[in-house]
Amino acid sequence: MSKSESNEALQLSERSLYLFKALVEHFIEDGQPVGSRTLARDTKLDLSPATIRNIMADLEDMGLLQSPHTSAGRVPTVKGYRLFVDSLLRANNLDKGEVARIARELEAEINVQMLMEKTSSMLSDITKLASVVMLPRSRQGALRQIEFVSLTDNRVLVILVMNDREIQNRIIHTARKFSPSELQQASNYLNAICAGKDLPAIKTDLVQEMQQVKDNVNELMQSAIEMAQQAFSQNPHRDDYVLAGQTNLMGFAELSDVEKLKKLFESFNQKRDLLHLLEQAIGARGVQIFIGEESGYEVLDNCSIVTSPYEADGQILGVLGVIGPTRMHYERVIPIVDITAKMLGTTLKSLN
Amino acid sequence: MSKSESNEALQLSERSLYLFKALVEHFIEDGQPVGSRTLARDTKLDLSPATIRNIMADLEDMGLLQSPHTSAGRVPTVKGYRLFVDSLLRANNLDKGEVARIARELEAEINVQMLMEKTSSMLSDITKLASVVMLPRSRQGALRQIEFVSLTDNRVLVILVMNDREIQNRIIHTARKFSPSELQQASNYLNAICAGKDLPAIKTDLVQEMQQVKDNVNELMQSAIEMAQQAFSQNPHRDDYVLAGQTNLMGFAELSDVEKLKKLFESFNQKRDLLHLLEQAIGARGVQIFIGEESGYEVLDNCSIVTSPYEADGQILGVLGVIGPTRMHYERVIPIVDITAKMLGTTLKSLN
DNA sequence: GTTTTGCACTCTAGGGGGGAGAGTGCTAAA
DNA sequence: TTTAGCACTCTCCCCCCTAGAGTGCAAAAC
Repeated sequence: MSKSESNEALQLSERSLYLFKALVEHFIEDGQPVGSRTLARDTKLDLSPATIRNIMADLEDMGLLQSPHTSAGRVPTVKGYRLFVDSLLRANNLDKGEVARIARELEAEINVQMLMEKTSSMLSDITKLASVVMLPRSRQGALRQIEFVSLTDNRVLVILVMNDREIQNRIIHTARKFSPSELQQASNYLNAICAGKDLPAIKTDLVQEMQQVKDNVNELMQSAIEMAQQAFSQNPHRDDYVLAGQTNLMGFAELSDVEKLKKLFESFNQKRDLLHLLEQAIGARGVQIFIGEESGYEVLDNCSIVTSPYEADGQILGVLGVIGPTRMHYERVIPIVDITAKMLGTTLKSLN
Repeated sequence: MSKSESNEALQLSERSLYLFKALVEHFIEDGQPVGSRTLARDTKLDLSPATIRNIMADLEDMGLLQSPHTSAGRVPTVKGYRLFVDSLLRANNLDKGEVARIARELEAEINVQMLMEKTSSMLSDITKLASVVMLPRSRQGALRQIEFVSLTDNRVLVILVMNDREIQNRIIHTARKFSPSELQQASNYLNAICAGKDLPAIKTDLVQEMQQVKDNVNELMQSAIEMAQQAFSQNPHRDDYVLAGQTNLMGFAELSDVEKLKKLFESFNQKRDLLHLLEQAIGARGVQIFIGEESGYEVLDNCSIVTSPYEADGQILGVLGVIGPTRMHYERVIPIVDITAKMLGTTLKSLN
């Protein structure tokens, strides 16, 4: 794929590429098909419209451009955008002040959920597009503390304190009712075994512990271990995401059909399609871009998605991204998505 | 206000009212201005279009109807809708099966946040409109248990278990670092004082306790009380709401202007306007309806909002409502909002 | 060989005209 | 008081037409 693309780029003369790039940039800027006259006027090459027409015809033959109709200018195809994004784009540097501002705002958040929401809303504010941030797969970090609280009906609330700002609450059902002091003992006992270890380690340790405890016949300890196992087996695994800035998509001419926009928003709410897409992006090394129909979802026609996975300690935790019309300012959006993913990673790391 | 309206209703003949009602219902059904012919055909009164025209002219003089232009039919004004809603409406009974289904779904939710989200999404699903549910003012219910977990940097995580399904996490800063066993003692001590009481009671009790403790010079106990006071003083008081079904609003002809729709959605996200409106509704005894410009917010022109406060144990906790075009099926929406508010109240009560 | 000029051609956007249809208000008759 | 009759008004929609933008191609110019 990338080989054939670079071939394509090589086959084209410097001049053709320059022109192609100018055309795409022009189109991204104002959304109108670009004609030969405009291009002749706006480029530094001193060429007549006719010459440019010839070149554009070649580019069209290669599938990089197309014209909506005979007497309109030309517009990049998906393939054209792909070439533009992969080979011609020079990413803007971000304003350092802004980067610092983002970092500061992110660090001010006090829990994972709010951090994700903040990230998403900042991403959409800055890009003026819609943004999506996948919630991090639970870090499986070290357990700091475990607490039990007795509820009604033989139910017990288990509080897992994972790190400085993340607390998980789970409810389990027990065979009999336990008194507060029993629960206290149970949690003391478990904290002694578990504190500071990560969940996988705890799970294996608990199995071993179970063996040992079986011999000395302490019913409470057995129950405690069973309760812990029950709690740990409830893997929340919420495949979920936070959206923001959907309204930014309203008002792009190419998305002005209310019916289509409605379908797009509905698919956001339904989450299925977008999750599939994000799943694909989670494997990518860095920024990944789905242009138009490349995404494979009809509702996302005329849309591009720029994604980047975010990670902490070398472990990929999730993906975030920006959704906008195919005609978006990639040179701006790509570095923003990139840097935001990185900052989210480091902030997340500092949370633990 | 309501007096002048009932005057208005009295001034009108039975027949005029019947006709007016038929017109509004017809308009609500298909959104087109209603003409005299249509009305003559569809009502049981055996009147000629000309007669109906005379009556409609009267109704227009009274400000209940208006015509978009000379040769269109007529459309209810805000005042007309008001009369219709206040005096002419016979609320539909809801399907019992559906009511039961709603109740079942609500009761399945395990915490307040998810309950609110579920309520909102069900409300919008059933009405096919947008819905909003204000988060409940914190119930100030009985405290079941308090726990401390030490974090880094002299910070302590306070876990307040309020009831069966609601857990609040707060972070406080302490003067010095406390060991886990100290925190354990502190929580034991506080649980003995506080468990089972509601927050206001606890606050006064703590002040008293403080006095007593001062004499016997137990530093840890003093710290414990201070920590508790610090935690309780953090009133979350999040004036916030959950939205759902915004996409249902796209596709109503009267809201088809993308620009206006965008402004509407943005005001939803911004929350300010809608919160003001909900604040007004919180005082109302039961269902309250804002029709069109009555709301006082320009973005809500052509929209009506049907709200109802919800309560548990006689205490009003919040408001929920439905937002749609002025031309909505009030006779269906009103009872739905009403019953949903009641069910949310009882479900919330059962949570405690 | 490449670039440009000249020209015929195509397609869209937008304005104007005009008729059909819906609905009205008024007047006079029932 | 109700109805019939009628002239009138307004919108909607279809059609036509033109202006303008842009094209492709062939022949001339560089």
